[in-house]
Amino acid sequence: MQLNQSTDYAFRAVLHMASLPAGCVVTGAAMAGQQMIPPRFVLKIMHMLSKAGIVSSHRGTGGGFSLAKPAEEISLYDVIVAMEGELAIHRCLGERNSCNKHCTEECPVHATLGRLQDQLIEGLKSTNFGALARERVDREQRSHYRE
Amino acid sequence: MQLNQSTDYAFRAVLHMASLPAGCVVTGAAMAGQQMIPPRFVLKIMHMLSKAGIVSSHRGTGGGFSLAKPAEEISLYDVIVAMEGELAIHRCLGERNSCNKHCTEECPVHATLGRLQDQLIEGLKSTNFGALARERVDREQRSHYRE
DNA sequence: AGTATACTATACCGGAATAGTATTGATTTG
DNA sequence: CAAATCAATACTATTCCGGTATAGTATACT
Repeated sequence: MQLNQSTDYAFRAVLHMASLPAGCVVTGAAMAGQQMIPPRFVLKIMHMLSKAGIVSSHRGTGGGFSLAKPAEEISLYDVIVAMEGELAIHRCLGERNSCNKHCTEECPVHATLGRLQDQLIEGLKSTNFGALARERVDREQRSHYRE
Repeated sequence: MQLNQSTDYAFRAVLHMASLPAGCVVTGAAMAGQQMIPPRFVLKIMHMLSKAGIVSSHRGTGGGFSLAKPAEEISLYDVIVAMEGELAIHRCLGERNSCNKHCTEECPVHATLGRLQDQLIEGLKSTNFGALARERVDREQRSHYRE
């Protein structure tokens, strides 16, 4: 019951771009280096984010990736869905009939899990990378003043 | 990001026992049949639940499994931990240092995920099988009256 | 034009985890 | 002692995960 490694990498990549001035273009190699993402793997991840409309890509010399929309409009949930598809903490809550008991309607366990899942998704949707990036900058500034 | 199939089976098994009069002993085979759990697999699951102190086992003729404590004292979270270990929706929130960025302290993504995880776990802990079983009985009675 | 840069798209691969089966053995009851 | 039933563990087939490799395409600079 864990998010994938790739999703974590994707979080890093998006946060990285969200921390730069809007519209900034970064190469995959640069991101791999700074965010500790395997150099080849980063391309696969960016590709998925790009297909999901979260980042846009620019080819050729001076190319790279940039956010496809304001960081405020990208939520944790958006990135998760881009990398893993819709979140379903329990099989039955994802695809119907994956449950061989076919009890989706009557089962109180499923009902409870469904409620908790909704609450989790709500929390993930209400956190955007604009806020997250600002949080980090704030902290960096604070720690700068402390020194 | 999904609970295991085994965990679902475990939910069924515990709910099954919670729906019977307290102290009832059921054989693995019976549970497998009624809850649509592969007959051999059910033993493995009961074994894990037994090691976790959720059910107790009775060998020999007339033996089987029963709940080791009142259904009210068994939460969804207890069963999840018995089957999969402590819940961690994100690597870094489980074992420290699994994150090659070592950013557990500063990373706002981790902070947010941590908060959401706590909320989820809280919800799972506050749901017990006594209540779940009663919910089901209620519903069965309601549907009985309707007919 | 030609070349270097950088992404696109997809195929491939090894290792771990899942889901489930099988086997041998230990207890308990009758 | 025999039958029932769980204990413990080994085994297996398949899928998923994390990551690599490669061949190709678009862009920019000279």
